[in-house]
Amino acid sequence: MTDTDTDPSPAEPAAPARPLMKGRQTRATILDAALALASHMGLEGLSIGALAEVTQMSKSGVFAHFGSREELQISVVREYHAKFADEVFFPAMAEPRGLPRLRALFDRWIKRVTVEIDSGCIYISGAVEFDDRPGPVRDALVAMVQTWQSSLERAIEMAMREGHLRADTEPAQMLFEVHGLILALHHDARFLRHPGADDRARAAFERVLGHYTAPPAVAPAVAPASATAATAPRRKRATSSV
Amino acid sequence: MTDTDTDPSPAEPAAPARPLMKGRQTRATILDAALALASHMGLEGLSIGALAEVTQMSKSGVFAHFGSREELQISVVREYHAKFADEVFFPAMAEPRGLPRLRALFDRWIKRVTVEIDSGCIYISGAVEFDDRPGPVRDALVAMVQTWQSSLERAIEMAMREGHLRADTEPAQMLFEVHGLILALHHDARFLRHPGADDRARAAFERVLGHYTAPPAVAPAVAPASATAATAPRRKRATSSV
DNA sequence: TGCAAAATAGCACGGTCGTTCGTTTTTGCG
DNA sequence: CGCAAAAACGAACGACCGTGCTATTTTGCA
Repeated sequence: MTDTDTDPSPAEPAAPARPLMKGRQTRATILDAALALASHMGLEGLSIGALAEVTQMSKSGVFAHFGSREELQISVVREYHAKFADEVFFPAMAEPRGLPRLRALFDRWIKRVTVEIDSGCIYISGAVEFDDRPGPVRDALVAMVQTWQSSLERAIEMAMREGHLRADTEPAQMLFEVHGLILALHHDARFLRHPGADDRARAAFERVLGHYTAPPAVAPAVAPASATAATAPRRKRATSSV
Repeated sequence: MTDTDTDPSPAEPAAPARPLMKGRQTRATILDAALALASHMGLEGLSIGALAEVTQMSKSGVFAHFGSREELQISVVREYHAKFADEVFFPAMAEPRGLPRLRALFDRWIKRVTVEIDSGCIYISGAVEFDDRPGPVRDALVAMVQTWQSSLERAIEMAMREGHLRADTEPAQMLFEVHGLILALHHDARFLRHPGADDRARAAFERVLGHYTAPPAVAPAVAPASATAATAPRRKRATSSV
C-alpha cells in the first residue's frame, strides 16, 4: 500500500519533485510478471530473459529497473509481502478480536495457498529454496515471514486476553501447529494434487481450536464434552465468506 | 541385481558378458556426492559440472553414468528413498505394532529432518520444486512420497486394529496432521533456525496422539462425522490385508 | 601377457544466464 | 518547438550449462 500510483489528478503542477517519471509504471508491470513467474518456477527460477520475453521488453530494459538479479528477487519478495498483507492480514483485522479474527486469518490464509491455482506461496517455496543459501534474499524472506508469524502470534495472544482461548495456551506452540496445517495443505494440494486437502486443513484447524478452547483440563478421560462446549464461546459470525 | 548374474559356467569364451565391473562403485560415489549436493541446492540445483569437480572426475565421466541430467535426478530421488527407508522405516518396523511403532516412526522422521544438519529432506524440498513442473522427476518423487505416506497410513490403521487408537479415527486425516508437524519442524528448524522446533513438534505429536487415543467423545458441537461414528461403532474390521 | 570391453577423459557445440556499455527512443517540461 | 533527462534498446562479453563425439586409460579375465 506504500507507493501505489497516485494519478487520478495531476495534483501538484507547481514545481513538484523531478522524478515523476512513468517508468515506475513499467516497473510495476515487470514486478507483476515476475511475481507470477516466481510462483511457478521459484525465486531461483526467475530469469531476466524470460521476464523480458513475457513483458515484451529487452533484457537490458528489464535489468535496468533493478540493477541486479538479486535486487529483483528481493523486490518480488516485498511485492508478495504487500499483496499477502492486503489479501490476508488486513481484511481479517476487520473481524472482531479473538476467535472470529483467528478464523478469518486462517481461512484467508488457506485461500492464498490453494485457491490461486497458478500461484504457489512464495513464503513456502522461498523458505525451502533459501533455507541454507545465505544472502540478502534469504534475509528479506526471513524478515517477511517473521513479520507475518508475529502478527499471527499477536492475534492468538489477543484471543487469550479475550478469554476465547484457555489461559495456559502457548501462543508460539499453537502457531507452530496451525502453520503445520498450512504447510501440509500446500503440500497435499499442490504437489500430491489431493482434492480434499483444504477440508482436511479446516477440520484439523477446528480440532486445534477445540483443544485450545477446552478447559485447562486435568480431568482426563471422563471429562464430559458438554461442559467444554459451554465454556468455549462459539461466536456466530461463521467466519467471513468472501 | 537384475542383469543375469546366473552364469557359473562360462560357456562363452569370447563374450562372457560379466559386468561385475567396479564402475558401479564410482557410480555410488557420485550418487553420494549428488545426494549431498541436492540436499543443499535442491534437485534443480544439481549440476553435472559441480558434481565432477567434487568427485574429481571429468564432466563426461560423470555424465556417462546416468545418460542425462534428468536420469541423474531420478537416481538421486531413488537413492534418498532407499536411505530414508533404511533409517526411518525399517528400524521402526522392529517396534511392536500400534503406538510404539507409531512413535518410533515419528521420532526417526524428526531426526531425518533436523539432526542431519547438512542435509535437508529431499522429499520436502522436491515437493516444492516440482509441484508444478511435470515430468519423470516429479513422477518419481510423487511415487516415493506416496509410498512413504502409505506406509504411515498402514501403521495408523494397525494401531487402530490393536485398539491403541479410537475407532473413529480417520487415518488419512491423522496422517495429514502429523505430516504438517514435520513440515513445520523443517520450516522452523532449517529456515527460521529456531532451536526448540523439535520439542514443539514432539509436544504437538503427543497432543495429536492424545486426541486420537481419547474415548470417542460425545459430540463436541463441531465435528459432523465423528458424532455419527460414535453411535455406530459396529463395522466389520475385516480387511486383514498384510 | 594380451586383448576386448568397460570406464574415463578431452574437446567442442549450441544455448542460456547475468551483466556491461554505447546508442537510440521516449518523456516531461520550459 | 527544443532540449535534457529518463527509459528502453541492441549487441557483445564471459561463464556455466547439458550433451554429443572421439580418444585414452583402466579393468577383468583367457
